[in-house]
Amino acid sequence: MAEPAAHPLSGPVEDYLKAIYDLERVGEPAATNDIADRLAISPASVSGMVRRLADQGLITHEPYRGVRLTTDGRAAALRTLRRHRILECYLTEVLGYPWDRVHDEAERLEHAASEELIERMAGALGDPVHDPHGAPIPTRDGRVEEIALRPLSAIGAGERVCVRQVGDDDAERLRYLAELGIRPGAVVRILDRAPFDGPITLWIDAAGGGAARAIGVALAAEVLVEEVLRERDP
Amino acid sequence: MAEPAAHPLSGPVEDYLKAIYDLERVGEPAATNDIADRLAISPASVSGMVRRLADQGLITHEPYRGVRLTTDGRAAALRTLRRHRILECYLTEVLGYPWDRVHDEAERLEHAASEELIERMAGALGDPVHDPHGAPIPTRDGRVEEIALRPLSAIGAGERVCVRQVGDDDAERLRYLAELGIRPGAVVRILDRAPFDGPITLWIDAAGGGAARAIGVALAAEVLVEEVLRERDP
DNA sequence: AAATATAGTTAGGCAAGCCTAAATACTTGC
DNA sequence: GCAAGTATTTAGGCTTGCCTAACTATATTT
Repeated sequence: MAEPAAHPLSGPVEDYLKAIYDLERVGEPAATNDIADRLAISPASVSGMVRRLADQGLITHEPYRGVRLTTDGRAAALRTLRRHRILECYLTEVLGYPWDRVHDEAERLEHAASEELIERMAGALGDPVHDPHGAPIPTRDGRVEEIALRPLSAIGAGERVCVRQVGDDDAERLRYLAELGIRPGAVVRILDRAPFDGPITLWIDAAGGGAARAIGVALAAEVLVEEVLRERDP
Repeated sequence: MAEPAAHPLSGPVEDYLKAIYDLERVGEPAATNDIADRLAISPASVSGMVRRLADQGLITHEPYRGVRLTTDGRAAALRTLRRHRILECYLTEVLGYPWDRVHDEAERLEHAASEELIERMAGALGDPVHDPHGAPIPTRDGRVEEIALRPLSAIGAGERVCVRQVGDDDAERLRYLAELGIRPGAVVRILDRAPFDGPITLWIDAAGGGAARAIGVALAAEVLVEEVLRERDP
């Protein structure tokens, strides 16, 4: 188990495994409809593919219950994820891609790049551990950092947090976050939370002092943060 | 015509166009069987694909006569070739790939890499004009250097030539050529040609003086050279 | 000019991945 | 406990690209 697969997996198969990996991370088995939404294909198509993945031993499927990765499936998903994230690092750090355009490029290259290419890129970068959006990069042997991060949308007023990761699947959102100064490493204080899921007002530390900005809950849910020891409040 | 194709071409289609481009360069239209050999698929499959490429206006097909690229088809082939060769340059020069392993990697990446990626790589390299095997890189606007090179197998004894390009599609052959010191830029003198397509004995100039080696005609046919003005014979 | 060899094409099939429409299984509200 | 709604699966179809086997066209030989 967990070997580099004699018969390499197709692009679509790798995409399914990545999607299932991600959906399953919340604990529950991945639902057919959720997989379909994420991959933008019909639920019927997912049913078909699920059967084949189960036949190949990459997932287990309890009809009407959902889908879980097997050890093999998880290993394959993590290999793809490593490729994707190393590529994102390389594209931004070496080739100067803006962070809102690396995702799509990496999405295509990850299915074509050999292990050798990925490891050469990783080497050139000094084996990075996070991609440009803060997501942890699985190691060669399939380990991933699993720190419990909280979405910014779950933080109460008054708290001070450090941004660790942002959702990378929407280029426009990334551009807006960059404009706000919300990127991994940024320190943010929640100044106010309007009731009924209203806007969240933040103080965003920046080089030249910082700024107060308000964002919606949906956006805040895509920003994962970590509590930070408050040294001194200004 | 010659635009970046609204509907991007599939990997297999790009491979067909590249193969046809290459076969057609000798003047004659590309034959079904030759395309099949080059892509390692059955002639029947080629017949099928040829129909579709013709329907799409990428080639013209005279049954039993062969196939020619249209302007659109040629432009698409040159775009793919540019990708392939820029990738080969980048892999060797920036990521340290040995020259016998770049071909296969580039072969897969060329179908996934965006125009943006290729141009960023080309920029990082200072817009190279030849790939690591000496093949000319088509420009962005689809022009290719067309210098008439002669195969080393066609050079007579006594002549002194400069290696310009070597066939890149066989890794083992490339390793052997590297071992011999036969690479683009190398200067070679034909010392002797045995009759009946026998071995060709060469003097290969090298840093520390050079060496005499004998190679077969089949190998020499894969080495393209240019006459070089003889300054002084040693 | 006929016979043979070679090249090319057609016929019929298959797997991967997708689709829509229709049927079925769970879930939930009343 | 049943009806309505939602989630899932099945049925049937399509395209891309490949295959083998069988047929046809062209070229070569005698």
